[in-house]
Amino acid sequence: MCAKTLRSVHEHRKPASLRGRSFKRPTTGRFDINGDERKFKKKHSKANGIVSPMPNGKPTTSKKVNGMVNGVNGHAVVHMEDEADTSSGRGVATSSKYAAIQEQRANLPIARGETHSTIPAISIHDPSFATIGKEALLNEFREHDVTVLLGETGSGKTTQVPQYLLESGLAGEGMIAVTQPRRVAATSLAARVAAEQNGRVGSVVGYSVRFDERSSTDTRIKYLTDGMIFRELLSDPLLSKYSVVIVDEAHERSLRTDLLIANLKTIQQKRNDASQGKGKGKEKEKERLKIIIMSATLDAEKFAKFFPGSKIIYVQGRQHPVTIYHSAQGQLDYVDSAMRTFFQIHVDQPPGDVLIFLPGQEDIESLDNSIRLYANQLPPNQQEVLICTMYASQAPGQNAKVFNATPPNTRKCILATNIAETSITIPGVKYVIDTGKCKEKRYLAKNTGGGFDTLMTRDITKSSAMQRAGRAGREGPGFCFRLYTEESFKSMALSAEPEIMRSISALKTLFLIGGLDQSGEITQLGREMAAFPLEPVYSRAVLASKEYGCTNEVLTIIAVLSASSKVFVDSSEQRDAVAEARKKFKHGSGDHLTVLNVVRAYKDVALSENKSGRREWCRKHFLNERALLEANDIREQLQQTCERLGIDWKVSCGDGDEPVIQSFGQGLAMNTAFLQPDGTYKQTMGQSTVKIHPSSTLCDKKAPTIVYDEVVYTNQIYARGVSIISKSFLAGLGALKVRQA
DNA sequence: GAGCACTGC
Repeated sequence: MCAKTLRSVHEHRKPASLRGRSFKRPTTGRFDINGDERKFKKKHSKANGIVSPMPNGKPTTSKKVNGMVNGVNGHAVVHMEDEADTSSGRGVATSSKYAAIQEQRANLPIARGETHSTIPAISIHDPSFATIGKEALLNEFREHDVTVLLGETGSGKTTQVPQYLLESGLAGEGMIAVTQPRRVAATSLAARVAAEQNGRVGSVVGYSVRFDERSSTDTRIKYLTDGMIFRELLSDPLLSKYSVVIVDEAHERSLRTDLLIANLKTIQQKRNDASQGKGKGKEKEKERLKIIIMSATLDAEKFAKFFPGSKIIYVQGRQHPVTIYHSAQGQLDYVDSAMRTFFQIHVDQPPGDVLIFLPGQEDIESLDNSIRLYANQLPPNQQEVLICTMYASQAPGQNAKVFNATPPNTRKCILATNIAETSITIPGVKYVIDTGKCKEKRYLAKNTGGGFDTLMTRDITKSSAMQRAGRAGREGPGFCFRLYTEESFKSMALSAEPEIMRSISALKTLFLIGGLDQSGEITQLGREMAAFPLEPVYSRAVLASKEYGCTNEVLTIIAVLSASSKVFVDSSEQRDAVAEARKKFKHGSGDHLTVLNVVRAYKDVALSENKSGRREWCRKHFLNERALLEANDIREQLQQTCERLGIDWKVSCGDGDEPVIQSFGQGLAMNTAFLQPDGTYKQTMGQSTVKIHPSSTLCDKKAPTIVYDEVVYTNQIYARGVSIISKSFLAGLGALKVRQA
């Protein structure tokens, strides 16, 4: 019976080729899953370090990866980077605490001279590294305008290098900027470094992220998000208040980091040219700009090539050894394989939590069910299994459960998406199971039959696989089980294709909505659009709302759509209750005004209820309060932008829906479609046929003409965030269609 | 009638 139930769990999974696979229920007390297909090839059983791929494809073991074993003399491991303790930095440390912090600083690999230097364009894996210490590192910074600093997690480079530059006087009179791709990293790093400087955040060490800035005239080291430094570029194109700009996490190749690096090159040339012409000595130094690119070990030479004359320096990390196993044969059904591997660990291996990487929610739920089913049949003397799931659209409270301490005699099993790869560090993990899969959003070009975003399961990259394995070695020696062969690993791409290479399809949209003219120059409308911290299509909708007299409503809706997390929370267990709760907010015109109804209802509740009452109301209605609060912040920021541009944001259309939707139509002109006899929709500007996503309030409503926020191709091509738009509005787009042609 | 990785202003 159980086998049947399990099969049915898997039956609905894709791909279809996997259907019908069954799992034999164990007949003995011992859960023997060590069948033929489940033999792992163990690599370097006595290895002292991660098996790292060489550029030439030969795996090697790197012994020095292991900082603890090399002797940190019993000091607790201090993770100096993304997990820096935020709370410790809020106040001024006591003198004994300060002394302890300084001792920790001195013991970091970067301070102890575990750095290597090599000449540019030579592989960083070259064995002929010279070991240099802090002073030598500073000399390299002094002698080179651009330094590429490679370092593994835990090396302390992000916290220490800015302080070295400050303490040595190398930064001169100017400030040191350290850019980060994520907000939490910027704020927690500033807290940590402020504590190391025995000061408060906002004095010598500060940060700047959206909605939150802590800096003053005293501030010399500033951690900021790459988005914020772009805002600063608008008012100070040469970044003149900074003498050093450090770009951290450059290997992630985010759109903004890439653009920032490109801009920095130009800025440096301009500033260094200017400094040649005038002044001497100190004055000259003040003008010059130093750039430090910090990156994980892959991709270094690309950055070095981009900056001729730059220097590559390598810093050891502090990571415990992780033994990596590859599956002997390829696995067709990675969910099934993950389950077998989990129980193999659970039965045979010493205590320690297990982290399983899966591509998405659907697989997580499926594996959750399977493990639950079989965990109940384990003999009573076995440890309990506690399953935690973690993915972006899950309620925040549910996600937070992974941080709870594991109860006694229990093994925690965490089923997570990429969310656990970089953003979040989960304590207690000793074993990692890596399915080798992830989901990636990718723009499918028109000439290949697309013209829209796709979200597909695909193989991860080598650098992703390394990152996942590393998650097992944060607190002690760990193990990583890869559900793919070593050959598959070798054939993986080195690292993700830079975002800039797979996302930009925006030029035509900008032209269509009037942000650019025919020669590609920015228009007056485009300039106003750029003032808003929004996607251009939504900036356009705000500007249109001025004409339609509904700025108030449009700002509210856009603020919610722009929040980082979704307002509607998923719960597969309470599906009916979710549907029932959604009904209350439903607006006949579609999803945009439904969002407005949610915000209005929340505001009503906020008038009569206290904090816990509001929270309870959100929980009951399956709404994410954090998203609503963030939307409120965004709304206030948008109001300020409106005021700067002389737009009256108080103008309201009351209960009217038509003006609101038409405002969106101006921005989302590309995303309009009309009903065809077979019930699908044909795009007005594009050849594709789309369906309304089942999560939409308009699903199955057969609205004649629609406007939507986005198209995503999963199993079918779906339009999401859909509202009914008038036929006459669509007819009015005829002129745009001509422009498009 | 299906299910959605991660960021940023």
